[in-house]
Amino acid sequence: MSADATIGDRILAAALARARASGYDGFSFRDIAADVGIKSASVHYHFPTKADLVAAVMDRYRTDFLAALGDASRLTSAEAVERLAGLFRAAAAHEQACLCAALGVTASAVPDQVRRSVAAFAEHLMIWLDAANKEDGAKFNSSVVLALLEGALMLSNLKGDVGIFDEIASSLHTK
Amino acid sequence: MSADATIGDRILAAALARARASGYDGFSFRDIAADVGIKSASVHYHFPTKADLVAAVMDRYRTDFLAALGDASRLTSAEAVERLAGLFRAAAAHEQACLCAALGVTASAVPDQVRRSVAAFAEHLMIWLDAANKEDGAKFNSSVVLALLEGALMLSNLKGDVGIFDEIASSLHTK
DNA sequence: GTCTATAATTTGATAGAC
DNA sequence: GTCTATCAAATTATAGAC
Repeated sequence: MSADATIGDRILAAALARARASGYDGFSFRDIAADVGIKSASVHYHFPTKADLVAAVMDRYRTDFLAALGDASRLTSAEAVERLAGLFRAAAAHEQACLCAALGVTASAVPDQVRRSVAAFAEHLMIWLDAANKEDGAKFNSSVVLALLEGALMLSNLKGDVGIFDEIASSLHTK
Repeated sequence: MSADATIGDRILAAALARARASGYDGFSFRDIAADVGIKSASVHYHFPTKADLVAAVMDRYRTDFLAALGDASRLTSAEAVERLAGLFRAAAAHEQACLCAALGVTASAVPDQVRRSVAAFAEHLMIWLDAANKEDGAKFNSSVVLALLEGALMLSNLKGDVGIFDEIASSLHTK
């Protein structure tokens, strides 16, 4: 986030950090307002409801995540897995959850708008993996890779030890 | 839960269902009270604070889960993985989250008492897996198995399709 | 042990001034 | 676009009657 990010951007960034740490019900409009340095009524001006806000956060998270992954078709299967695992490892190193997991574990309890956005993230990540997978034969199952990384990040953060993530993720090398 | 379960048992059962569906911040003492048919002040009589209640729920979840798994030393590695996967699949079939994941993704945001109880669940499950693993050589890494099942359950519930769980879990057969 | 009542705070959301 | 002010409801938790 650049220094002259718009207020909308700064709200999304604050909400992202809060939602990753605490889930859908774990933060308030006033929390976000305080983080950004405005009042909660101003947050409502940009995002009328909490469902609007969190769905927008998830949409941006997906876009940014896919941008960081880059073009899958230029990668081998092993390189794609390696790159995806790298992004998850960075989260583990900062003891941050994946937003997909933070919202996805309570999928039945969040507004439909949010649930659809979370499901789209998982869907797009598997599409990205499959795009790389086509190039050199079906070396792995994309849903298996994603499940392993989501589980590894959760357990790593729970224990507070990125070594747990590394131990689990290393199994991806010998699949 | 039997028909003549104590009030404490019924509170724990209601809180378990709520916490699995919505996470730590997604339910209230009044929700639990309404589920059980009492008043919120009575819930506080049995469990003074929310941290007390949720930690007790997690402790019982661990105990019940390990009881359902049974004696690990009588199982081969493959049988142990199969049995553990079966319990996770039952949750997926009912679109229920694992309480470990529901509370673990927000590990940094729950009271320490709760976080420790959640971490103990993961720890004991890996110990159980390792107990079976000793009998016939190190066939698998217990943290890899647990991470895969936690991720598979989350993604399966997110999509609302137990077939997702089965697809991911089938990778455990050919490890 | 369960209740009524309530305290003290927080929640998502809105009205209207500037 | 941001603010003050406010609403109606919900939150965790406690005091005290029964």
